[in-house]
Amino acid sequence: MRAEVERQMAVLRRGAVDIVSEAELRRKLTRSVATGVPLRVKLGVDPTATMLHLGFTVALGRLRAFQDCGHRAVLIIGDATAMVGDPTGRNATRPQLTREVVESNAASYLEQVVKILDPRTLEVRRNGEWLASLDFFGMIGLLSKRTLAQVFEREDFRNRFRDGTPIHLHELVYPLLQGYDSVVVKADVELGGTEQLFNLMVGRDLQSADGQEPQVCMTLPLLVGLDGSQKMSKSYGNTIGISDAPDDMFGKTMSLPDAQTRAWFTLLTDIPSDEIERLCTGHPRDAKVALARFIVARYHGADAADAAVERFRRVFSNKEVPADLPDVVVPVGLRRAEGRYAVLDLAMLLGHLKSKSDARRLIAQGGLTLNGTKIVDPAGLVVVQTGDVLRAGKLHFGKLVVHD
RNA sequence: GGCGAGGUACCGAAGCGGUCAAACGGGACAGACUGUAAAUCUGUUGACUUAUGUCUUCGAAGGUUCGAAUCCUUCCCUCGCCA
Repeated sequence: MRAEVERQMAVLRRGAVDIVSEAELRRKLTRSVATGVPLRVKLGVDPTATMLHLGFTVALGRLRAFQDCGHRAVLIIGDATAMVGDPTGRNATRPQLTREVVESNAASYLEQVVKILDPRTLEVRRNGEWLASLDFFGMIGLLSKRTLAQVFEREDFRNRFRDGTPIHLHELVYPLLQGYDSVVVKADVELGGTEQLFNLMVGRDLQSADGQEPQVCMTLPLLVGLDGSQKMSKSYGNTIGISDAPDDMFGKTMSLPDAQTRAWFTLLTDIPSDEIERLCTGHPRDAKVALARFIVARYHGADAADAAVERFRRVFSNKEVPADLPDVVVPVGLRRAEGRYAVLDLAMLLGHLKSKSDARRLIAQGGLTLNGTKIVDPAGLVVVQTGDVLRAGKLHFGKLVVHD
């Protein structure tokens, strides 16, 4: 039994930054193993976006690890708190979301979450269930549990106050609501990113005040995004979505700065640490290939992962034209005299350019090629036929489909 | 309620009557070099049927002027100090 507890400890705390406290966690695990009663492990996600990205999966993955150790995952969909907006890690107020947006986000979250969590031991709760019915008196009761001094224990509030950035009163409530969730679901453990420590600790306090055994708080490092410096976040545009296409997912992973490879291995995979060590001391490119393959395989299966590796080698390592290009239908209406087409019009068909001026710039900079030949004149007209390959920059390809 | 400061392009920040589509920095994008890494160098970064052209942008609306991001009026918003 002792061995089982230690095994779980080792798996569960991998890469964790804070565990408040390890002794309590061990005690809870020991009791669970002895009695067969699973721990209730809480993770809250606010449905503020539609796409889950790898940053979210760090905590989800850990939640899964708890499930694999026989515990129960309690996933809180913060439909109510999403409308408050977690101020954590922000130097500005979050935009408040509308009811409808939150609802549709929540639905798409759930669809994606099951790619990671085991539905058999998953309990999904929406905090609107209890927060929506928290009346004025309940709210006052909750507010009376915290002091201003406690609010200012938090660095970002201190900084914003000092810098004169507005702090809205409803933001102060957020941690209390999150903590209240823990009371309601009787969490044994709550997971979160490092920026969540403050909020998680509030849950402990509220549980104690309620006469419950306080939850263990475990924080995991924030996953650094593709820019290699900031945390992965939609607002920084440095994400990989778990619904991204296999090739896209693979390619993006390959563009991760080397320095982050080890962190990604630790946080996103369950590859044993000595194996990670071995990979990371080899050629950085090969390590990333292994990483990218793992990630793609997790969300799209091993076959898709192998195909992605293959394609990547062909297209980027050997600079060949990929075999499975998306078709780009050239509208007949674009045809000019003598069956020719303006290169600008064609470039726009690839779909990622903001404007024709944008396309013009791309061409002026030599970023547009037709069948591998650089197009140099932004005002040029060309004859194209079905099967011609148009490429913009490194990433955007299209196979033209021309109707006569 | 009183007084003061401020709202400029993705962000930060200059500009304070014409030479401003708006300096500079960051970011982003493209090219070279590479391993779709880092670093470095170069270029681009409002839109339009590329035009020494037109149109829209400097919180909003009006006004003064041959001409306004720049001056005036009103309004909206933010921040601070005092009450």
